[in-house]
Amino acid sequence: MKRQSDRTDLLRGTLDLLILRTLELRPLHGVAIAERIRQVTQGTFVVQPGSLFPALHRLEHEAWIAGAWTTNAEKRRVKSYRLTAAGRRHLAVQRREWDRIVTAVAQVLETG
Amino acid sequence: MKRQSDRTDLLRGTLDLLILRTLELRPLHGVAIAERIRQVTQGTFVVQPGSLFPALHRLEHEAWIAGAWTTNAEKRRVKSYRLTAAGRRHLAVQRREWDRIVTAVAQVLETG
DNA sequence: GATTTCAATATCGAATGTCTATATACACGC
DNA sequence: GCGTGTATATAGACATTCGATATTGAAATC
Repeated sequence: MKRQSDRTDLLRGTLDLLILRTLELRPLHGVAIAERIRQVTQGTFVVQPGSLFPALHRLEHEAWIAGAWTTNAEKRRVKSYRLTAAGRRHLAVQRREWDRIVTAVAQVLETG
Repeated sequence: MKRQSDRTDLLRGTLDLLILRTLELRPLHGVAIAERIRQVTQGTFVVQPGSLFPALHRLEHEAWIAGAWTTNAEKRRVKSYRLTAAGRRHLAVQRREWDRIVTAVAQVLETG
């Protein structure tokens, strides 16, 4: 994942969370997932193909998402991913974990 | 950095931010920095030596912190680190970046 | 029906950061 | 001087992300 106009990698590992959450709303194919993340974050997160596809394969391998070849509106061959039941449970775990992290960082930033 | 009872690395790269912020309050030596982070986050962040020292060297190399050998209360030889002026500026940047990330993730998690 | 075009998917190598585990340095008590 | 305990340091392994490039397949054009 890449963040607009920044290179110092303050963040890593949230990509899975973002993808799972995006698929929770509705099934999408790879490029559409990245596009939606870019739009929703107003360009803060720009997921590169080199990050996106390895992540999708990883999540599929963990059986948190399931991919199926289909065609999009333009009749192009795309691999549509949907969240599995296990993925939904994992998303809940990741959400809690993220909240925990944000809280902990806030404690460090604000305590003193 | 390691998070209590979790292995899935939802986060990476915030260690610098946490260290800089901790040193903003007052100079501390390595182990004391880790100890304070552990306490303030109530055990959520446990910084291992193998993460801590490479991070300190990295930050020192960037001239964001400056280390000086001294002795602690128990007369032990410790390397005390303080935040430099450049480090203070960098901390401000990192803080804004962190806020930006938290906002962006929240947008993904809550938009739908 | 061959070729071009284009978006979607896929892969590769490099760089980085963190982990576990182990090693070194030094002060103190004995 | 030898063990003990704490602080600092290092080594090797591993995972994730990036930039760049390759592959695939359908449609369009000729």
